Order: sequence, then C-alpha cells, then structure tokens
Amino acid sequence: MAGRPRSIDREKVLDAAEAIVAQTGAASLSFEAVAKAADITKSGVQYCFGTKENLIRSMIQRWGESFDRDVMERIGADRSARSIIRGHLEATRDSDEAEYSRSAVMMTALLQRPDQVAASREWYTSRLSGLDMTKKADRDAALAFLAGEGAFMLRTLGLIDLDEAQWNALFADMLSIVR
Amino acid sequence: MAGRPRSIDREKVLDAAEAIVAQTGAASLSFEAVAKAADITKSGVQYCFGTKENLIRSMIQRWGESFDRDVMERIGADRSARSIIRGHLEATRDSDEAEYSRSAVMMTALLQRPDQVAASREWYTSRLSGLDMTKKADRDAALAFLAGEGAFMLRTLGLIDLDEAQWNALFADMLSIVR
DNA sequence: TCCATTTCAATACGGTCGTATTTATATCGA
DNA sequence: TCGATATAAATACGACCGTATTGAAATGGA
Repeated sequence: MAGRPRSIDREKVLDAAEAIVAQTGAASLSFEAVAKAADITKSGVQYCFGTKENLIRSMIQRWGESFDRDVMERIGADRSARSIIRGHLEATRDSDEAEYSRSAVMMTALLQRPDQVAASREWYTSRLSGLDMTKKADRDAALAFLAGEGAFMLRTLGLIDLDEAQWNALFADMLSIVR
Repeated sequence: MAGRPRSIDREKVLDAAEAIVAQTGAASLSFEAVAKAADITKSGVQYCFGTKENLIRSMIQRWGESFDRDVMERIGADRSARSIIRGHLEATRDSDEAEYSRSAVMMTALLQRPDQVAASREWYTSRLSGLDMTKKADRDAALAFLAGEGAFMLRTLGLIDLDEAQWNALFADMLSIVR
C-alpha cells in the first residue's frame, strides 16, 4: 500500500538545520526556522523527524558518520589508536569554512539537556580509549589530539583568530607528534 | 534620597544562574528559573539585571575577571606570553568540579547570538597574541595552550573521561612544554 | 472507480519566555 | 509626619515554541 510519494529531502532539511545553527546560533533552531530555510512547512519537518530531539539526534548521527568516513579514508589498514588520531587531526585540519557543521551540531546538542551528548560521548571517548596514559608516547598522542580539538573548537566558535598559515603550522606540529 | 535598601545579592543571583546552566543546560536559563534558584522573584532578577542579555554579560564578565585574578596570582612579575599561558594552564588544571562555571558561562554565551562572544573573544585572543607563530618554541606554547583548552572543554562537556591521574599527567606534560 | 494508505499542509492549543506596567514596601530628608 | 525615592513584588501582555489534531493531496491495489 504505497501512498503519496515523498517530496521532502531529509538531507536538505538537515543541511538547513545546520546552517541555522552555524549562522544564527543554536537558540534559534526551531521547526519553523528549519522549515523556512528548507522551503517547506513546519508540519513537513515535524512529519519527517517527529520531535525536535529526534531532529537533533539525526544531525549528530549524520555528522558523526560523515566524519568517521573521512577519517577512515585517510588512514589505511592501520586502525591503531595513534593512526586514528592522525586521521582525525588531518580531517580536522582540512575542515573548510563551509564545514563548520561539526561545531554547529555540538552546540545544538549541548544546548539541550547536557545528557543529550551521550551519543557523541562514545564517539569522542573511543578516540582516546586505545591509549595507555601512563606511557609518555601515548600521552603525547593524546595531547596532540586535545590540541587539535581545542584549536578547532576555539576557532569555530570565533574565540581565537588563526590564519591559514598558523593553522597549518600548528597541525603540522601535532601530526609530527603522532607519527 | 535613599530608598528601600537592597535585599538581593547580585552575586548569589549569578551563582544561581551558573548552577542552572551547569546542571540543566543553557537552554533552561530563564529569569524564572534563576529567581526560583536564588529564592527571589522573577521581577527581582529583572530589576537587578534589566535584560537577559545583560545577565549573561554579567556572568561572562564576572567569570573572566575571576579567572584572570587566579592566573595573575599564579605567575609572578613575569607577564610574558609564555608565563601567562603557564598560569592559565595551572589554573585550568586546578579547576575543581564545582568550578565548572567557566564552561557553563561559555555555553550560555554561545547559545545566544554567536556574535555575543565578542567579549570573550578578546580574552582568548590575548592569550596567544604575544606569540610568534613562525617560531617553533612559541608554537609549542600555543599547542600546549590549545591542548589544555581542548581537554578542559571536552571534559566539562562530558565528552571524554579522564581520571585525576590522567588529567594531572597530561597537564604536567603541557606545563613542561611552556617552561 | 473507490478505498486504504502515505505524505504533507493547515490549524489549533497549552506552555513558557522576555519584558512592560502597575502596585507595594522600605528608607531618608524636609 | 510626609512626600520623594529606590527597591522589589504582582500582574499582564505579546510572541514564539513544540506538538497534537485535522484536513487535503497523491499514489497503488481491489
């Protein structure tokens, strides 16, 4: 029993939601705002995602999977902790202006109940789980990872100003640590 | 012409606001919630701070000044960029559980319009402004600073799990870089 | 063709929020 | 004591939000 064919592209809706958060802040993320940005109706958004919590969950999930694919493509067969961190750093380094969706998504999640970030928590924790923090070499890798995250967050949030040369130089330093 | 004496403690109101953000998220920060937590009325909060934007601005300002005092106490007469970063790292390292107000305040600001962070922007930028990023030694200091910020943010946001031994070991590494 | 079904739009509703307005309370100078 | 004034509470208002409900449009099978 197939009914009316789908005319709303979920991906486009998620794009619109990300754009709203990135441009006007997570506070202004609403069904109505997303609908207007995606050029559909508020009810259409609700029909596609049900609740706002589910919309946010979808945003997180899509971005996490996307970033993971990027990381895995960069590293080869070597799936060690240090290798994954290296891929993570490279992916972060190359994230262009338009791809600030990551921080946008994080902000959105954190805006809601703090425990909403549980999904991303596993994602982040896994990055460090393979390291033995009692060993200096592994701590160095963790330090490089944390520096990359700090640089990324502070820059995407507009809290520090790094031009491209500084950005690349810093990530080159981080990558030389994990290699 | 002195009128009715003040009975509301602004500091207590700010404490309540921080606690709300830290515990239930920035989304639930409202005059009414703050009033209830501070055991006064919604109108009292409004009278003290005028607008919500001003309340948030007050939160940011108070925390920034508090953290700066902490940093300046830790470093002596040496006000070089590296010395300030060292003090910053130490202050971050010693920030106890109860003093998660920093991330709480940041989240609150970022929740509003993104340009709301302009005040904090200057604060962060000044941390790196004294460094010459073309010199490896200065980049190392910047890297340590960024690692500290990354560790702090990810931990306060509940995205990574570091026990006290790991936390202290990482900050010891960072501090050894800037010294 | 007609009905079941899926998809989405229209509309409505209860709740909360920030703020404006009005009222009450407490102090000091005259 | 009596305004004038500063402080805070009470109340009200308009806007927006998330969601529930209802209705319309488009498909396929009987």
